[in-house]
Amino acid sequence: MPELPEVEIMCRNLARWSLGRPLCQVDVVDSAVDSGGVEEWARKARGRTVGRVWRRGKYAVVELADAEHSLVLHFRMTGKLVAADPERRSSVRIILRLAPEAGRPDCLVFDDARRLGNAWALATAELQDWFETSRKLGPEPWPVHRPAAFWASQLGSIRSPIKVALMRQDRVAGLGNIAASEILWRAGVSPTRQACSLSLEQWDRLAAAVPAFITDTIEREGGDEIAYVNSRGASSHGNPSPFSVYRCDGQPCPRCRAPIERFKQSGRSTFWCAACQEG
DNA sequence: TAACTTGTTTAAAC
DNA sequence: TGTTTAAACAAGTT
Repeated sequence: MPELPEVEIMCRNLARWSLGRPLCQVDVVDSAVDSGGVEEWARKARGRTVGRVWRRGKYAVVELADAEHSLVLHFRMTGKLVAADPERRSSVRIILRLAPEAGRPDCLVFDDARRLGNAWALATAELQDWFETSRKLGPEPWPVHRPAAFWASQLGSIRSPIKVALMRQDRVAGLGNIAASEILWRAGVSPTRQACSLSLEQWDRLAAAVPAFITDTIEREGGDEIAYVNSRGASSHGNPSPFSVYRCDGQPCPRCRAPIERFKQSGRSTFWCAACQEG
């Protein structure tokens, strides 16, 4: 499930693989991925050089050095951007073919098993406004450090549980269901607490937990292909779960050994330790 | 087979 | 009006 850390990794990989290289062809294999302008952009992209690659919330942006429009990707549940042979992938949606270069892959694939992801081609100059106005994204929680006052200001008026508030993309962009549970566990705050009821000390711990979680996750999952968690809670590379509470229900809390519990909030699974996350 | 998975959008409720 | 919740949706896995 690509949340902020995974999208950050994909952007870094994409830059590492493609920055400064001309595109020799772009194939929109599945036209349903196109939420606006992508097929036309693909026709014009031939010969253009990949410029800046950056992230906003859970979106990835690919700029071209000498084109007015950029490619914007959203991965939803199963989307990912990988360096791979498209023939060996079962659910290819877009292929970026680069001019061959020694030491770097020629093919970058937007692979998306459940085909829920989206792509847009948009004027680069209007992207910031598009994210803010059209996609209604709040400010970034990372890498700039956000103090307790920021969190209190963005979320402190919300009456929903803090777990639900953390996932509000219009208040803070990029945190999803996994991040929300993990951050609250690190901060020692109960997911059931109303966001508007948190103490200054709790906002402070939350402010510290967010960059800690994001940085740790990027370090742990960084690599050529994102080590997505599968349904068993173990990563796709066969490693044990990289998370402290997410999908760890029934297992002992890494901090206090009490069993991790699971329940639903707004239709989403929440994982937490009732013993050491204060209500 | 039905339940579960996610972020987003839309509709309904508060 | 603004806020919050619920349902629907995509489609594949368990």
